Amino acid sequence: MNEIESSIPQMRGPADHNVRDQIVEAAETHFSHYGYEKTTVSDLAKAIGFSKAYIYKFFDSKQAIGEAICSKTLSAIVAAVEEAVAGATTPTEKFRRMFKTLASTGVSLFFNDRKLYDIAAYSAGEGWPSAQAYCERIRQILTEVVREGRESGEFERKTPLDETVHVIDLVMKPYVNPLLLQYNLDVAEEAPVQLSNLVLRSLAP
Amino acid sequence: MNEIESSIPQMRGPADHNVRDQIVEAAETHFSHYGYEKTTVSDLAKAIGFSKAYIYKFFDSKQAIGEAICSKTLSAIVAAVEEAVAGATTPTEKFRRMFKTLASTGVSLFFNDRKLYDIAAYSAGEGWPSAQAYCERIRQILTEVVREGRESGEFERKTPLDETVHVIDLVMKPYVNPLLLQYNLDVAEEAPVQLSNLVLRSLAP
DNA sequence: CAAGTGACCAAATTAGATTATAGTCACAAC
DNA sequence: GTTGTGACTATAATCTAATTTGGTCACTTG
Repeated sequence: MNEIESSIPQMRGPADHNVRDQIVEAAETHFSHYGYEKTTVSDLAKAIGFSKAYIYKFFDSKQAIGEAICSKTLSAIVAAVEEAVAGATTPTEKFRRMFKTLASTGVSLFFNDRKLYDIAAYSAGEGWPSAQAYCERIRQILTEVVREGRESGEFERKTPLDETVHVIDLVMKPYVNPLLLQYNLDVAEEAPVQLSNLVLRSLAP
Repeated sequence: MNEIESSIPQMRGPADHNVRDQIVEAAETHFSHYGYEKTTVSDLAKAIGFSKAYIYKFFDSKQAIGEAICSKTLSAIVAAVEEAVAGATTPTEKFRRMFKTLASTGVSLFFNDRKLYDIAAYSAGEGWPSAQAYCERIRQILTEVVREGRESGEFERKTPLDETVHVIDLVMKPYVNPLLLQYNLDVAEEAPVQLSNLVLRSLAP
């Protein structure tokens, strides 16, 4: 399970420090139990047996801790997607699984870890780096799948790659972005299948 | 400009009554100036020179008035779409204009009549009949365009009509539904063009 | 110098008391 | 029967004071 340590969200002190990990760990359990807003920085401090002030030696703000947790949460989705893509042989199948996994993992997060989902949705709404990095990573994976499909002759090559990826990104957006996904829960299981068909038809050479 | 008098949202008294129209008129100006929440039923009563109680002879609730205004607002979008579709010759062009008009009218509502937009968004979020009827009407128009395209041989005919319409509906949803549109404002002008291309490619016979 | 904290402040949040509002009803005027 | 209302209630919105909370900093301790 690889983290999104991307873009180094505001943090202080040594990057690898036992206490930093303790904070993140405590934050993960507290946030998922009581939610981001209901847990105070003092709660986290108490949980690891330090003073509140010490927390701020490692994180710039409470939001920075939130972003760290958000990154962890979203990187779990990314990991699931990467696994799904790796488990498929053809680019067509990779795309199908990518889209389906993306949506179903998101839905599952919504129902099984609502509090963490809410952080992700808020993060996406506020344009936090953690959410941006996530979207960017999804786009990278998509780009790789499309490129592979082009190279294997499965997908058309006339349209510029960026353009193709961008429009597919638009199609997937309502199921990728946690802020939007919550409004599409009713179709989130079936839509990826149908939309994959549509996209793949448009991708035919 | 044809109203969506559909599904008869909760109302009382004679359907066509001068006072009813006065209420709707007052509500339209008040809601668009001060917003739905900030205007009270008493405000509307005062505006038309009757008592608050009399309002309830014509509408079941404040929400019913809100739905009436929402229907009017959304039917303006429908009218714009119908006009755009009527102004095009080929089904392909009809679809392009339909999608583009839908999005740009919605965006324009957001920026020029924010208070009314908010009612529409709220309506969509709560699943009010006014918003449902709107979505249903859009789907009808889309169905007609697709059917015409199939009959003229411009679009493929293998896939069941319902299925095709449903998946295109999914693609347009983020720009049709006011609740979702507000999160897609940044791409709402360009996306319809690109997504139309994608949809039309997938619709090729 | 590295690890750690209590005391402090401004801004946000809560809780509780108060007011405003949606909605009803019995009743009057015509 | 139709048109219309003032008086009423329960609930939701709003205001205010008191409390919490995010965040900083000077200061120990080893």
